[in-house]
Amino acid sequence: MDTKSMIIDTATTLFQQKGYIGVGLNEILKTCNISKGSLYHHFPNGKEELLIACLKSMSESITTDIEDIFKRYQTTQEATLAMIEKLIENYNREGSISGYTFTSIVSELATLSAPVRNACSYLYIKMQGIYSNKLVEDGLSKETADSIALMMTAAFEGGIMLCLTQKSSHPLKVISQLLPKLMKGFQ
Amino acid sequence: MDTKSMIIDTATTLFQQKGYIGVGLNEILKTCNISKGSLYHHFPNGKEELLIACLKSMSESITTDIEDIFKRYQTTQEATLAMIEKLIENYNREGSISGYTFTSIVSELATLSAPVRNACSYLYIKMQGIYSNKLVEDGLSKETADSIALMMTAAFEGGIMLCLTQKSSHPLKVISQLLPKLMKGFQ
DNA sequence: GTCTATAATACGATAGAC
DNA sequence: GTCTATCGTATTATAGAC
Repeated sequence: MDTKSMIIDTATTLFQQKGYIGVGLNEILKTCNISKGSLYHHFPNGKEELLIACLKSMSESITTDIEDIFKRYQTTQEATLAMIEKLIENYNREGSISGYTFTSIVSELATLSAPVRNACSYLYIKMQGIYSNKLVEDGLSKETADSIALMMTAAFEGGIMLCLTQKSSHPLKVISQLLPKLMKGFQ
Repeated sequence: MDTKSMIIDTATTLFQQKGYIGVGLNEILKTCNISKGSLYHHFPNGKEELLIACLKSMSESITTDIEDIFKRYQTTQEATLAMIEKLIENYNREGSISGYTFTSIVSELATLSAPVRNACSYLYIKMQGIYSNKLVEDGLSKETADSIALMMTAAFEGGIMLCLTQKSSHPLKVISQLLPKLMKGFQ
């Protein structure tokens, strides 16, 4: 694998663990076993350019992951339950939820840096689109599907935050039980 | 007002705007027009001790604010709509949502610092309690009320995140339209 | 393309005078 | 209780050799 990709992969993991401001360039360089000159050769605009590359890489893996799940199951309800179950399994195994959200990485920057905010917005809209399309397949109108998909995106994001602060997967479990009832109300 | 309270108030505003790691001690000192020695006299353990004091102060103002709203309206549905409307008005006026959430302040620390995580957890549980009590008053069972209250807390938290990244109050509006339907499904 | 050396600055924290 | 001066140590970024 080329150096640039290796830097992105390593930095992504570190950013997920400690957040953007929580990880210094030196830590990234040490983990990658490269020098400062090499990093600035690949990312002339420094740390923020590297972050954007990491967010883009994460966006792709998260959305293809969710898309796969939503293709594998017939209804939104089944797919949603499977997705949350995967999140909970991930939480039980690793003790934290690192994928499926940017919040813990960039929330402190989201209000300051426009490129970062755009990367967040892009991911949320992409996720929402996957949910909405499936709900339309289920027979809901485009408008209703969009609303529920937005609610799902918000509930997941908030649910992950609750799990992280309470050190428990219980919030996501409760949400997975309630979301189907919300969908049924429209069918 | 005494110096200590003034420091807490000023630091709270700065943390809300730029996040914990985004605000340096020097910026706080300059805004307060005090010296380093004064700050460390009131907060011997430095920046993190100051943050905890700010979170505690915010917790109190947020929960009394929500409690007031929930006392003023008869049903959870009305109170919820009023609360979200207030959030949206606040967003339209100031262009951002600074109250009602810690996420944008401490999410990068929530996984690292136990005292910070506890402060977050405390606020979420307090909010959830307010919602749950009102839902029990509405006639729901304790168990159902707890579940819906958790869902509300998560949806608000996620909804705020969506509003901030998309620079729009639309997500919270949609959530305020959907939450009543979720409650009705149980009545 | 990668390295070393270095710059310039900001950080949190401490010591001691008043 | 507040001040000034200072200490280490981080930070991001750059220059120039190879």
